[in-house]
Amino acid sequence: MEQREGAGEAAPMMRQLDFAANFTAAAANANVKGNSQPKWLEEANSQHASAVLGPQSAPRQLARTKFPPRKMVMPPKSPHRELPQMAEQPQSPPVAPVHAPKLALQPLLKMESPKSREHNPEQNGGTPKKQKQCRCKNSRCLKLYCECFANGVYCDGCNCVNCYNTKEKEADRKEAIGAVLERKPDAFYGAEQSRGCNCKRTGCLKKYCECFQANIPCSDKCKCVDCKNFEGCEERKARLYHHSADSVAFIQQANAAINGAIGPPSKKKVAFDETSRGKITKWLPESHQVLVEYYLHFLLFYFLTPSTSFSSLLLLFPLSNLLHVAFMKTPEPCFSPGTSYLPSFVQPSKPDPTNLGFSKSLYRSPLSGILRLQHVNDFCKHLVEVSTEAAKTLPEERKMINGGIDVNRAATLCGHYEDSNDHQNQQNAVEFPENTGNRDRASLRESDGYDIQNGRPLSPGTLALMCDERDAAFMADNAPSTVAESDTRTNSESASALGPDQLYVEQERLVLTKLRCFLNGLITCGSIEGNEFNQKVSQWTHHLWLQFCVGALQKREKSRKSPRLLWSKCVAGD
DNA sequence: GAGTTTGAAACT
DNA sequence: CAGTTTCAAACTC
Repeated sequence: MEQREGAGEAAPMMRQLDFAANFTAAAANANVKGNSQPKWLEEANSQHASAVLGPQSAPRQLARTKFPPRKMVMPPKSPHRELPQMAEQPQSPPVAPVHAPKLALQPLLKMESPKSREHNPEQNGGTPKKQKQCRCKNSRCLKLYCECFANGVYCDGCNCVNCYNTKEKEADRKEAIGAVLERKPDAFYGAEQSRGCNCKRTGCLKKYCECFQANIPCSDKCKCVDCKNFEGCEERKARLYHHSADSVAFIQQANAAINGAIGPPSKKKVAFDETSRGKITKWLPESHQVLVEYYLHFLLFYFLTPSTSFSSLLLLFPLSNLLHVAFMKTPEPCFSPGTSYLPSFVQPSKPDPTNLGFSKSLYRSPLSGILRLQHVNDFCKHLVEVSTEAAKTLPEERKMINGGIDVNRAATLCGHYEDSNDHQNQQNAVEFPENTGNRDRASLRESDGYDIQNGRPLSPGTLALMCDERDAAFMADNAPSTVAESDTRTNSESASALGPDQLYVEQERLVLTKLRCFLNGLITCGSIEGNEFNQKVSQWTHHLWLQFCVGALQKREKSRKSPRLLWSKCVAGD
């Protein structure tokens, strides 16, 4: 509408209240929780305090808004809503010299808001993505009803009417902001953590629910009725999965693939994003793509959904299956897909649960002659190791920073990351299969549920037990030394005291780094050979990684809490 | 795309 | 603070 800024490409991305400029200072100052308010908020308040409360041409509704003397009540929170990691990452340097953590963490210092990214169609891994457009009619986009306003961005290309949430109407905006802050000092940040929802009819499993929409379980602060938005609720998992995949069509497609509804692989490309990837994907059989997409998203779901326990079991199965589907001769996954290994909500509802939609005779990965079962297995368990170690190390690090001084132990844990050759090892695993997993193979295999003798996985039950054990140990390790709480919500809260966001970010980053190394190895592998077949392999691998990153970015955008710069770094570093 | 439902925000 | 109204998004058809 009238909101378009002409002043350069950065202009539309600029957040109201000079967020971008001031957040640097805010981040720099935000050393501890309960830090003072961000500068942009101070500015807003001071603007508000000095605002001329004139008769203005404001329509009736705005005129009704009261502007009493500003109270200097500062919300005792860090600005999670804006950039969850901004306030925390800088002051918590990784204790463990993990692989390239600083590379990945540094971009977090750049000022970029979730919304500003959405404004920029060139980001998101090249997939254009529009900012969500409001359609306000009566609020002039100066109430929290307006999503743009509530998120601290100018309306840009919205379908709103009589919009005042623009740079041109800055004075009005700031007045409105002041009014909002007066009523709700935390209105512009940390909202989803400070308030609870009040849902009555939706079971907190629809986007009406703020908690659900923010991808966080309901808490004690909520006053909801019949809440199903809690850890461990199957219904929630199902809803979250749908929510995060952000596409019913995608789910249906994936399910169709699983159910065998797609039929023989065709050379048709699948319409995920025709613009940027068509060239790469056109030769891929459709059903393969669907499956790969499916598993990538499935995997992402577990990567990105905050949960108290980062289950290595849940990570291992989909990842292993993904890699098998993507790279191995199928069907020979180490975990039989479609069976009870998959959570019920992604299992095929009807037909033969073991039929994944690709025919044994039809499906053959381009890499089927290159990769071997053992490589994928080793790689999967290695990722699980990385993730588990990160899960252990980060809380330790936090304890140290918080004054619990168990330095020796932390140093010991750090040692796990000192294998700076992992990257190379990983590539060797691809290029020189015989070298794979030389170190501690026996112990690793045992701990990760592989039968050393025949290279096959242990039974699911055994594996599950082992993984549960590991997770339980992890939780016990990191729980406050008081009581082992049984309530999932309470657990969730105690975990959040240790900074689960950061924990998952770090886990995620490590695992993704490994995954990328692996894929890069494949790309290199294909490139070196130079023939058409291997070039396709290389392309496919590259495509896979792109898809992975793009999917991650898209999901990130959906979850306001989640850090997104990591992903852009992943893509950029590709 | 229109109409309905929903729950937060705004208001009394 | 409770109750009501307004609002815009989510959802359904």
